[in-house]
Amino acid sequence: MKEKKVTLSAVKGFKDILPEESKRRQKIEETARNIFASCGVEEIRTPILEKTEVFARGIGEHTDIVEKEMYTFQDRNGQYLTLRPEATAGILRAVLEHKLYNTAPVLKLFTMGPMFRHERPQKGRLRQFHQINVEYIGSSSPIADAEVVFLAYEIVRQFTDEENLLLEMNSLGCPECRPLHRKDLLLFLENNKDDLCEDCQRRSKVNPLRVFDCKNEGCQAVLKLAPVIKHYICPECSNHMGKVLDALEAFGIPFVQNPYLVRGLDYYKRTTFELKGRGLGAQSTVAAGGRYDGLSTLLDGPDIPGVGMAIGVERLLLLMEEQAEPKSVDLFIAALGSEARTEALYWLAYLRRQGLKVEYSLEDKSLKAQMKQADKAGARFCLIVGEREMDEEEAILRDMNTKAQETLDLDDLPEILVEKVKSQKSQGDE
RNA sequence: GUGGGCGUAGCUCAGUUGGUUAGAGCGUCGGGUUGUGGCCCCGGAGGCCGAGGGUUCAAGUCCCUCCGCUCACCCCA
Repeated sequence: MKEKKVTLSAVKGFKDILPEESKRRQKIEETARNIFASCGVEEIRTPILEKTEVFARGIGEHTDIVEKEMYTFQDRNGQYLTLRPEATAGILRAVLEHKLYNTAPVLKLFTMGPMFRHERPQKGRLRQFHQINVEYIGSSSPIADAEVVFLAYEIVRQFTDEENLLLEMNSLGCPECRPLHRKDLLLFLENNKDDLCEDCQRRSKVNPLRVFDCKNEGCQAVLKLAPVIKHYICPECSNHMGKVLDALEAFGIPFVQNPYLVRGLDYYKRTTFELKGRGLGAQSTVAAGGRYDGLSTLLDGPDIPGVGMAIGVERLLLLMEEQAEPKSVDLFIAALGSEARTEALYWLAYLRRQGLKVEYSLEDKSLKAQMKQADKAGARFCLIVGEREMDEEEAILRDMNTKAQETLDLDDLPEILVEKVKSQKSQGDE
């Protein structure tokens, strides 16, 4: 048998996050954490794996996600488990399991991490993707809705021009008023069935609100006459929506109303929103969310209201302009000969423990090669110490910008280096 | 799940109507300076041309199949 050399690759739709991208993600995460801290939102981390039931009941049995996109399998005991396709259901499960709703009137939680959906990958869509999620659990106040939108907008706008963003708001109504609209809409769609495309005829049965997303011009023409949720919404829902929008204005967040905005998951009611960005390809939504007051009871919990949102990290990455930050280190130690190289290790450890960024060649290379390495590392200073210097009990400190060199005594060398670097840094800050 | 586009060096890509040993730029390593970086000059390493089959005297180039990537549809962050 001839053996084939097959290089291993990552699973389709699963991506390695290489150091450069990892840095950009860290920046996003750090920014988000700061904003959460200022809003009193605390982190919760739930497992990546849940019993399938959690999602099947939470998201809705007949949604696309549950029907055909979940990574579901049996473990060794035959239990059905699912890699989480979204965060809300798991977080709510945790809140119910630990009865966190008894610990405070309102829980303000965030989490960030990977989600999994078995879809065909394309721009801005992966099988393992990452979200930053926020859930406000226990409040039906419209201010809660507005705060959640605020958080999404505030985080995203740190990374792109606000001109590139469009916030769309809508209300889906509640179990009181939504059925009335649905009934009329179904009737309308049935009567105009012949003028709708195949997709829309199918949507009419599965998820009628989705027909409004259709790009077909013929359908759009028909749909202009279709009943709109807005006109069916009950006074309570209408009042709620009004207050959400008022709060957004008070927060200084620009938005437009989109009466056709629909969410894909079953559990949404009343407020729903999407934050869209330019240049994302077909998937323009960078963040989205809404209110899900009924979800808790679907998971056998008490009737607790909630509102939340998710930011798609990969989509946010697409919005960010790609500029890698130049590398920089405070000091590069170029040591020649075994005596100097050993001595350098003491300085290396000492200086790093002082918080300086110090690099050192792992290989015993020529001075020229080490200088090159120093340059590539973006070294501010380079300490040069070879046999000659060791004999004289001194070392050369080179300023990599000015090329100025000075000779330093080996006594107290580390302390002097710390001084030099720090004074240089404070000068640079001014 | 359905369609379109693309697979040549680590990266971005050339490669004529099929025709000798498959190229460039960048990156990487080394030399030019027996101990001093960037710019410049010189050189090295690095390719079963995605895989398999077919046509042909001859295939990176033409045909078929598969695989992978990618964009879009569906749907969604």
